Amino acid sequence: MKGMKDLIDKESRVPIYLQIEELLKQRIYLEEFKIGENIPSERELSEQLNVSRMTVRQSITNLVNNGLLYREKGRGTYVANPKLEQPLNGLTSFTEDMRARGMEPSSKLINFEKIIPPFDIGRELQLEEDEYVFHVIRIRNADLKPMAIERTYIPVKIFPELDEKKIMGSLYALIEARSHQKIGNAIQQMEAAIVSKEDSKYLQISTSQAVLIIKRTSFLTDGVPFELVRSTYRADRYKFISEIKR
Amino acid sequence: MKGMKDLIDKESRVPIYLQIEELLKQRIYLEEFKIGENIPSERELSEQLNVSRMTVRQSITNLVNNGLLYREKGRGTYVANPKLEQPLNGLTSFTEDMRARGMEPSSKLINFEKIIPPFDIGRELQLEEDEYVFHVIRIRNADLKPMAIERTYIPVKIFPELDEKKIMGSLYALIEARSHQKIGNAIQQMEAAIVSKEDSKYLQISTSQAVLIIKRTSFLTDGVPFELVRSTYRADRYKFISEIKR
DNA sequence: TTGGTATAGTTGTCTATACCAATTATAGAG
DNA sequence: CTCTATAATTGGTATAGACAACTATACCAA
Repeated sequence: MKGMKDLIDKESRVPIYLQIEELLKQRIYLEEFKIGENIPSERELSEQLNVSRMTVRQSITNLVNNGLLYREKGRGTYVANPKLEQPLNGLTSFTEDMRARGMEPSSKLINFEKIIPPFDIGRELQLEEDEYVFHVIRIRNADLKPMAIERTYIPVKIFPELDEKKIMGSLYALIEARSHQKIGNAIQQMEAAIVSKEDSKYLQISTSQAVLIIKRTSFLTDGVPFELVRSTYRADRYKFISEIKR
Repeated sequence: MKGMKDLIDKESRVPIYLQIEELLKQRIYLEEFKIGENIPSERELSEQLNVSRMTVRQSITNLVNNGLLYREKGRGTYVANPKLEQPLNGLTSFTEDMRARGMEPSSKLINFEKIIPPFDIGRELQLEEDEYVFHVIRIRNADLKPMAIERTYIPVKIFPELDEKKIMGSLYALIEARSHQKIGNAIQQMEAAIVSKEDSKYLQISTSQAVLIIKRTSFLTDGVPFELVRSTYRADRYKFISEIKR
């Protein structure tokens, strides 16, 4: 295993622990490290790569948190079994979601207006009584057929200059730049229902069909909510996949 | 702030970094540290508590991962906004879930048998062609009224001595002891549907009502699947809540 | 007022070392 | 051969210190 340390560039602007993560991920993917087998010990890796053990440990900790590895005290660190279906957890946008499912997304803007939100929406967005929100309604298509109808609420104070054009692009980058905050966590609620008469037209399904309703509230890293999306999916076309991590 | 270091017991069997986590969580909860304000810097805390900075860092990193704090390079570490509704993410059992919702859970065993699973179930559990699974059907009540019908599949090889009595207790502890592995992550699929004729009886709802179907596959830390649960919830009583973490 | 610079304080990364706790390998006794 | 005590190996916890990257402020000069 000579020359292993050449794999790490200590002068690089990318942190060593990230380089090590990439290295390990590659070797797992190439099945150099096989499922269920243990990878080299932390001490071994630190010698081979000529970095300190604590740095190797940081890399491994991240991969353990990502579910690629698991540790057993006194035994070693092992490659975990890959999941059959990749969870679509991290995804937030309809576009990403559909692409990951191998379908071509498209959208049609139905409505864009500035309103005082319904009470429950205002409460979830932690707004004052008389605060305005943008209300956006869009039909979301996958492979040109309706998949969902999406109603989005964004506080005006978060992004006052929002308009019909900006809404079509990548909002998140704009919001991050404007608020000097990054997009943080989100909370989702999911329920089943019978489609409403109005939505059945938009979704092009008959009444008395089932729909999956997903309500997602997204937060900036400081915990301020900046978006609430209520999506109504055709149950015959859409299944939601997520992962529970321990 | 004299005597701060007495808050940490270095002789304790519980790691210092966990003690610090508790300390910080308490102070956040008691609003000694207010939302949006920065907590003392890592160096300050390490001096006050008489521990090394890296140990303080480990504690804070965990709280950041849990969403209680967020860091900004060059500025400090801040208290995040608490979420309005606590996600029920970590929960796996119906019992826990209902208790967390303030309802009283109960169950009725409908069926317990050993079968060769349907193809798709066997595939998800990564079984060979002729491998048996236990098949358990239970009605799940909340406050004495039907909430869901739950169909569970457990590979016989994972837990051969499973029987109708053991299924009522805490399976997970038994499985962990028997497999020398801990319970790891899980993958969930969620979809909406119209209730089947059979399930409508169990759930005591009329036909053509909506139900939320949750299919969860659970894995041991080494990635081996050990359980598949297919739950059909009454849409009029149940809403699923989860969190997306970044 | 504007722009630059020095400075102090913050988190981010990294090293080197030490000891603890759990597990496994090994040598030796019977 | 089996059992047992010991040693070696592994991940877990903790320390001390160093430098980098970034932020906020104060101050000075144009």
